Amino acid sequence: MTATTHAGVTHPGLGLFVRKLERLGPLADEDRRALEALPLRVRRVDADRDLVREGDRPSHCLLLLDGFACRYKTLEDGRRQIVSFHIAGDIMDLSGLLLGRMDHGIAALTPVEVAPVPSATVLDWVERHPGLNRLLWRDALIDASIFREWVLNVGRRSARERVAHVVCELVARSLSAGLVPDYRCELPVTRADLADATGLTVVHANRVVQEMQAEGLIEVRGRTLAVVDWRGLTRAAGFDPAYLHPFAAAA
Amino acid sequence: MTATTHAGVTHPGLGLFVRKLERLGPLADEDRRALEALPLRVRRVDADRDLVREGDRPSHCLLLLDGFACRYKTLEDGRRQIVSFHIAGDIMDLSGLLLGRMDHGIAALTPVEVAPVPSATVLDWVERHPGLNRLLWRDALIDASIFREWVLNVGRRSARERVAHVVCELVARSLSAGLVPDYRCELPVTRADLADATGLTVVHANRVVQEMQAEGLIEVRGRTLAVVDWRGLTRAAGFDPAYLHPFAAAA
DNA sequence: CGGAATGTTGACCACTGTCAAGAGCGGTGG
DNA sequence: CCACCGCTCTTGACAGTGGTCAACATTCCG
Repeated sequence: MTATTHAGVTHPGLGLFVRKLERLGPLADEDRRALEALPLRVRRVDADRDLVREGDRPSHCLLLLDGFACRYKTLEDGRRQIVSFHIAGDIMDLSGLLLGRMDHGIAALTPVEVAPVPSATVLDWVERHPGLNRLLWRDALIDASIFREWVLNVGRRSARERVAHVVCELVARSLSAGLVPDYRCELPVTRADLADATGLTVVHANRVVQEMQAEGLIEVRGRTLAVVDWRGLTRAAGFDPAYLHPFAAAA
Repeated sequence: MTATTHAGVTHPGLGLFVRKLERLGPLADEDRRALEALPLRVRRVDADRDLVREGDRPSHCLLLLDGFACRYKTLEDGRRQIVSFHIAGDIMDLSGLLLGRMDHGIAALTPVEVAPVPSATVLDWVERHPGLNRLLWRDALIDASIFREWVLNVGRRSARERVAHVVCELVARSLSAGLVPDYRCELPVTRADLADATGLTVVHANRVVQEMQAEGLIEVRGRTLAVVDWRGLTRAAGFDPAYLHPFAAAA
């Protein structure tokens, strides 16, 4: 099974999205109702499949209801770079919608549930709901801030710092979204994902992971990574969550 | 002289900004008037000075009227990464405005002229001018697209490709903004800037520049770089302007 | 004219990539 | 339930791109 569609009434993922926006500023009742009125058509997709392909001209954007996804870009010869991770509650391709053409692909890292949000709905949010417009602006600008941090990460940090930083970000975001109970959570990233996110090779990404495991910072569990020593990890990464903006809790 | 302020009526830089937005979609007369009504207070700043500092809580955002600027981030120990370049006609820190806190700095690469746009004005554009809102959304999303390309650039391209790519982008953007007559234009980037934009050291960035000059792709002229062989340069970079979105002319 | 910042070059080094082989794991079918 | 197959992960040996250090040449300005 690659993708099933079934009519849904409401989905906890929608609540995550609403709460995410609420963390960015006050949400009027009327605006909340507009969001909750969204008719959810849930699509399930297996891990490692594309949700959207580079070059697509999407007619809707995707709300990630459950699971993990990433955006990536590739070069002619196959070199691949993950440019961001996404967790439940994220909307993922406003850009494709307003710019017409996807300049990157989106792939599922785990089995995911996504809901397509029609173009018209997004435009309605942005043009007829100033409150939502404002919150979506903030969301998009935070997205951009994260990209900037990634440019820094990949451009100026060592392999070790990069890996640690990517892990820290994912944990901090999951935590602030309320998706996990504490820092000792599991992350569904393979070595290959880690390599593509950090601009390293799989082999070297793995060396770093082994080393950090030996030091007791993280623990490898199959396709999964768990944080063991959060403080140590943030120190190894030079992680400062300020770039995530919504007063990201961390310590 | 570090920064002078003088009341201006109108400035060609404002026209560049308006034309930039027009390239992103139709601009209603009323919206154009709203833009042109902007009371310009021009501020001149020398090369290599900060326009905005990381951590600032800006009360206005900056319209770059003339010259070149960049946004950058730094690590504790001083490692520095340029995350984008800006040319006349760009607005540069919507993010600081809507998010409250600058997660990056902005510096002048050449002597520049900037105009502070008050927070209230930007909010007016975004909340009371749906047409402008739409165009500014596109502009912000293109910004984000460029960041993604930079993550790819720094993460997966070789030193040579990176340098070439950064140069190609700057030329393509200058050209599409009508700032330069053709591809054989001058770019005001020092080796240090190039290094910080590509995640290389000054020494290695310089090696690459020398090599590309020897091959007749570019020409070094003091603090300045000029493109000699555009096609060759785009080939060396693997440059595809699709990520710049507004049907960026190139060939 | 002089001093400082920037650019240039060379020698050497190391972080990360490449290649390759083997181990572990999970899924599938007999 | 077991055997097999394919993927991902691991590890080691070796290579190379790009970093470091250091000296010297320029250019830019005051």
